[in-house]
Amino acid sequence: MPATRIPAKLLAWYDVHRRVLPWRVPAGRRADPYRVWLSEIMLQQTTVQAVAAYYRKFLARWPDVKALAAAKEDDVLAAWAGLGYYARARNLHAAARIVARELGGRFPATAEGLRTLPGIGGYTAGAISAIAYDEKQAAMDANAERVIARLYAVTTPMPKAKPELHAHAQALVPLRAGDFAQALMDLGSAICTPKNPACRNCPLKADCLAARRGIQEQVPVKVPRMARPLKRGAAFVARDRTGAVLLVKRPDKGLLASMLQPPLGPWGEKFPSVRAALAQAPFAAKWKKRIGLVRHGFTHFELEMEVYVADVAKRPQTKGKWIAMAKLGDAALPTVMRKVIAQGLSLDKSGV
DNA sequence: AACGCGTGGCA
DNA sequence: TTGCCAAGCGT
Repeated sequence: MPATRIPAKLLAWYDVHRRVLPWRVPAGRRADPYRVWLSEIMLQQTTVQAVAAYYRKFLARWPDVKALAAAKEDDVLAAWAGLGYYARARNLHAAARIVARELGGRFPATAEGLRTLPGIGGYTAGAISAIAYDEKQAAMDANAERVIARLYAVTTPMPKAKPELHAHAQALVPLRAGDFAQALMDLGSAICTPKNPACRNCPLKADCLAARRGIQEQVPVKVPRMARPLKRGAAFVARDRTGAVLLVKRPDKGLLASMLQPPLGPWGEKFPSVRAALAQAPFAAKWKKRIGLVRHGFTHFELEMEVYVADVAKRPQTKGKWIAMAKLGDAALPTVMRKVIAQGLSLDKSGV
């Protein structure tokens, strides 16, 4: 079976079916490396749907790498709040400063050079260099890996199969490297989906070994994930007379690094008793436990929190900052902490 | 080389 | 409701 026609078929399909996305330029136009970079960082493990609004917001506020480098890290984190994987925001800011201050405001033009910037790994380096500079690089995200694994019926389990898949893809990269990378992703997103792939509409059906053998749904081979453990704890929403809420900053490493939250107790197997919870509270007050709880799923564990609320006439001497209700929307609050505050204030999440 | 790291949409 | 999954990276 001649594999040489695969890129041509895929590109022909892409020219007709390519998605219009905020970070994509019309066919034949030169992409701005800053915009490609910004979009690719946001798109890491994140859906197009979720990214679009954040991308527009960032681009309007920080239109080039110099502007982003001049921003305060806390402002970048606040703008990123809700998008998840917050290390990306800190790496984004750090990389912007390196590009602006050490590289004269220009991104490296090769995958190898891009790879040295924080937050840019193998996939993102390949994607930026292909899309913005037309370097002949494969960009192996989960979509590309799935498409290639099926085309060649690679049954080696993931992630062991990654080098093999990359080699197959790299051998296919045509002159239009950027379009090829994006075409693989669009195909994986629209046709070659994880479940119920639309092989009937696939431009590569005749070339697909997995489809020929009827094993397309079993490829790529993945090992089942472990069940996520459940953790429980108490959260403390303190409110002053103006409605301002007490927030503290998380440590700069680990879960939700450098983000804001109401004071929390430690997480364990069980909820603390009311007596134990009061001992965890940031200060003594008439804490009242709200009915119900906040549930939130993280990548590797589930969290349930009971929310305690206190109204204080005078702000007690305690660690943290009191943030006015009107400013909560712009604060560096991750989604789980917005749920906690909403529960504490008995608000809809949209109110925070 | 596994594991830690968010969130929301979907079946 | 629950589990699965997404344009991965850093350590």
